[in-house]
Amino acid sequence: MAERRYWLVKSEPNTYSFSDLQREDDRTAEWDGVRNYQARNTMRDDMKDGDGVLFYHSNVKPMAVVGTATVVGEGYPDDTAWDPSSEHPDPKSTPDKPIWYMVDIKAESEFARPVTLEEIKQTPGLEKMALVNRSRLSVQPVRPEEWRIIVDLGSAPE
DNA sequence: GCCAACGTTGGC
DNA sequence: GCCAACGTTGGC
Repeated sequence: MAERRYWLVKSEPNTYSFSDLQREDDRTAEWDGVRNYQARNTMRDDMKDGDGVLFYHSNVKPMAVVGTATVVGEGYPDDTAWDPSSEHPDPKSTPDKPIWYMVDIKAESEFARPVTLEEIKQTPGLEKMALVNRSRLSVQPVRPEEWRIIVDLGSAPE
């Protein structure tokens, strides 16, 4: 059994929120529609069954990590790419030669309180996070110690 | 709503 | 293969 790794995914809650994920059948959804190569590589190659995922709400107040999720299975082709009616169609991607990949994620637990971007920026040990430095990457790695700090903050009543 | 940062596209 | 133009993300 490989060592458990950790990730962070971003979503605009107006489009898809952590509550939406919690309401899914089996609290699980396909993380589709990602059209960035680095994020694609992460989902295709690196995310493994059972890995931990921080769920971040972008573009809203408060911008914050709001809960945790778990990777279910491994990366597989994003079939919304060749669906012309999907949100992010890409005619260059086909079932024979898929370009884009996705994973399934399952809602784990909602934080007792959101861990805001502002707080993350101020917390020692989190200054190297991609969330702070590479703000546009929508699927990104999280170091084990960063995971621990954020989950602790989210669990604490304050 | 603005706009800086940054990833992608396409002409050369 | 460079790089200017373009489009998108996402914090403010």
